[in-house]
Amino acid sequence: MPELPEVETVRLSLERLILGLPIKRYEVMRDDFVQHGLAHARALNGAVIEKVARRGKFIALFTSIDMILVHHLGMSGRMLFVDRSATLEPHTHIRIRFENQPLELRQRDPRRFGFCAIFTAAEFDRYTAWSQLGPDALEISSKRFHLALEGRSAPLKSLLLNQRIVAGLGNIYVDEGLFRARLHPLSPAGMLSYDESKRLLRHLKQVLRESIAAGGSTTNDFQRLDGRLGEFQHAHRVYQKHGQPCPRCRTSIAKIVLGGRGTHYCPECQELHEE
DNA sequence: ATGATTTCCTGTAGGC
DNA sequence: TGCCTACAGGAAATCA
Repeated sequence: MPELPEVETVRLSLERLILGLPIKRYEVMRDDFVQHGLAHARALNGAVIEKVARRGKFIALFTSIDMILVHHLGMSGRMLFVDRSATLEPHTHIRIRFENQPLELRQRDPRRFGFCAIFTAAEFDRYTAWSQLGPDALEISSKRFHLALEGRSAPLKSLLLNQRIVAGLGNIYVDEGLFRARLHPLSPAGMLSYDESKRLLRHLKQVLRESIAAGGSTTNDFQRLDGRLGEFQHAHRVYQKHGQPCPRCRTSIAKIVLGGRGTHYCPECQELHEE
């Protein structure tokens, strides 16, 4: 499940591989995978990729014409940069071919929770999924972070997963960050002191940075553009480690369901804030 | 406005 | 061993 570190891993590769390349053909293999702007696809010929941006888990490719490409990897999404003649794997929904370039960019997504979208600049300005995103988890200040949690009664984990509060965190890194900060996922978010929210943000940013350095986590599907897997799954301390001993105190890691998400934590190290 | 719940989708882990 | 069910979850929609 691509979260901020996996998406950033993809962004870094895209920047290295397709920046400056003119699009030769934007091929849609499955129309309903295009969330917006299907009709713009043909207008992309000749557009040069000028900027590869990321906000939260969204990637935006800004081009030399009045067109912006948005990609989201959802749960099982993968971007691959492979030879045009390479076997077309199942669930490949988008192929982007470039001028004078034997490799093409493909987006695969068996579960189709991901999508792509094509916007003019004016349309992009009205794209609320992007504009209403909170600050990126790596960028947000501790002051603003604390303000976002203040007065909220929802479980800490639920707010951290809310992309309008802070963008980029998903199930893996919320569980890992809460464990490192020794905070309970069910604690009401508003009960954190400033010191606690500062500590939490510091650990969240730290685990995100470590994962980016490791090329992200491959739990099921994630691949890098060249097909390599991420390495950070080996450094997970609680995510999907239920029943195993806590690396800090040896207590058995617990698993509960919170908002439909598997939630892993140490019942000993991560104390619940009482009302 | 907030918080909780449901929906989408398919590969596969795990149980019998 | 092999089949079948249940589970995995990001984000938008829906409901209280």
